[in-house]
Amino acid sequence: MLIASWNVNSIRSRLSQVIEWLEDKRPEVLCLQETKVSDKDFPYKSFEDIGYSVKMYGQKSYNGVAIISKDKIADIRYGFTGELNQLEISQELESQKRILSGLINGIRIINVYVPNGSSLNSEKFTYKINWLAMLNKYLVEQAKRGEPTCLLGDFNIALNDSDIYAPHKFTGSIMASEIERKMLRKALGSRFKDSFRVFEKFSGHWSWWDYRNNSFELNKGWRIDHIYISNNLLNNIKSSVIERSQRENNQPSDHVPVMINLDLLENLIEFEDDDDDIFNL
DNA sequence: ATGGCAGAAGCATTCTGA
Repeated sequence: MLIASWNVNSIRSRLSQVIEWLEDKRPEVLCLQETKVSDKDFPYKSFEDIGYSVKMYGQKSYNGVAIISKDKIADIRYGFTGELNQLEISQELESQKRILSGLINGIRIINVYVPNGSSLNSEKFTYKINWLAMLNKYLVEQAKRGEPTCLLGDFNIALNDSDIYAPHKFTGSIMASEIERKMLRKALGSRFKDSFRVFEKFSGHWSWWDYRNNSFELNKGWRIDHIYISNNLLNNIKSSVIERSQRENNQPSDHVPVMINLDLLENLIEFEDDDDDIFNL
């Protein structure tokens, strides 16, 4: 089962590239971020025409996430309120469409677009921290169901220095600061593994290159698009890749797709266990 | 300290992102 994530920076601008990539790789699931379109204007027919169904949680111009799937998407949860009591979530946090989850082939897919935060002294940074605190609550609540889980998307955080082309240049700055890393690590708890780091220990692998300053040509990138798998899927993961060549497209997104291969034939029985196993790992 | 590049909205230029 191939599961992918791609910040497309406007699905309408990127539509032909995304469709072409889907037809080439045929993943079971593709999570999109920054669709930048209201639900009614989402180009859902282009996906249905090639055998995918679409669940979207969008807004006009900004943000927006969508799950594209070959198989049925069940138990869809829109925003933080899809998982948490409405009373604990501010209107402000829920107004930006950044989180969408669904159950596909028994796997809980949680698609996130973490706020960028602009700079550490800005109001947007406060928003980012509040958003990550709510993500923590969300994941604690979601874990109670014991579902095998894939948490993926644009995290706008390089969790380690090895995820930045020149970490010394960005010590303490946005997407690299300790406070952001701490918030994300707390939200992940001990329940998730960064799938890419299961296979690759070294630096030099990026998922995003700034449009400016010839960053891609100079390979000045960051790895901020992540696929985390719950520990109970560790035996099933076969690969985790970054589709770097998509940055060579004409008018590319600044992000490229990332993708894992889960072999669900192995240890299927584990999924039928009660939820104790997630606490034992 | 700022802009650099790109997209949306909407028609000149501003806002936003990372």
